[in-house]
Amino acid sequence: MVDVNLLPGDDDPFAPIELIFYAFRAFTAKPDAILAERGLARLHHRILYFVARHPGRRVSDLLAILGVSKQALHGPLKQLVAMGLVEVSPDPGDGRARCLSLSSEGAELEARLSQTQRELLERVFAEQGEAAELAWRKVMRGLAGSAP
Amino acid sequence: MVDVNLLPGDDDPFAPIELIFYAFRAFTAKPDAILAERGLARLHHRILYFVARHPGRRVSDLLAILGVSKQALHGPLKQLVAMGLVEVSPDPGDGRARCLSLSSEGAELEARLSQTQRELLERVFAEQGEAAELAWRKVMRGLAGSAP
DNA sequence: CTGAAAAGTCAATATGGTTGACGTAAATCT
DNA sequence: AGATTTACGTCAACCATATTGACTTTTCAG
Repeated sequence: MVDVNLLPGDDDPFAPIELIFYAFRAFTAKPDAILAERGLARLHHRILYFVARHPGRRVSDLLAILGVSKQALHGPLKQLVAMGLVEVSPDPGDGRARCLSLSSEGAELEARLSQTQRELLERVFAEQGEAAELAWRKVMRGLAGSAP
Repeated sequence: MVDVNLLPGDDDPFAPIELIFYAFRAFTAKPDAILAERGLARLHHRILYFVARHPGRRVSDLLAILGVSKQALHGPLKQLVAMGLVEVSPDPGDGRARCLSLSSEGAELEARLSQTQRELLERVFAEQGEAAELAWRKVMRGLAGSAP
């Protein structure tokens, strides 16, 4: 657990920088732990997450959105396929392309991972109220929109 | 630049998970680029940031808050000291401990790095209003408070 | 004086990423 | 039809960053 005394207060102009760091850590901690039990890492999570949200998309789409080299993707993706979590099928329109989808076990694991994150968010949103949730989203969208 | 069409909308219950990911990326991109020019990485940034905010703290404090092994810290810290960005002085009370502080050049670099992050935040806060800023902080503190 | 603590350092190792080169199958162009 | 391009897979070399383990020096505390 983080030493709360080292967290910045509302009056601290530097605070948001630390807040983002700690929030991100808190947010990834539980899924990381679940993944680690099966020898998986954060990239596996991102693959599962992307495939869950965009079933039927191609490997190249995954590559583009993850921003890694195909060699870096290859290992983890192969692993997930070998584990039966991700399924690969040729694109009916273009035989070169491979379309990705989750098996039922893959969907189950993905749901477990995302669930822990949604629970954390829901708890905080419930504490702070719906207006805070909407404001938070707006700010986060503003930040995300200037992503490189 | 991230494909904005792949960013989630306000109606998307999964959205916050992606928002955090992209916001974090956007947030670290510029400092990372500045650091890369001098052959430095994110850990150097965290060191500079911590030392800037907690001048005079010991190496062990830095170790504890960064959550890395002392061997992992050793290289980057040594580098920063060699570059004249971080200064080391023995603790007046305990001769074993080394206290860390920034040189003026170190403070300058740290300010530049943090500045880009504050600018990004200020821009978004200015767009969304002060109420949104306060709400955002509350939510982020809620998340950060459950950090492991 | 002895033992414990703070810090520095070397070494071996693991992981996760990179780029480069190459192969294969399928689509597309001329 | 034949040539070129695209999508994907894979091997290899490499590099950065982290780990654990072991050891040393200095200094504090009993």
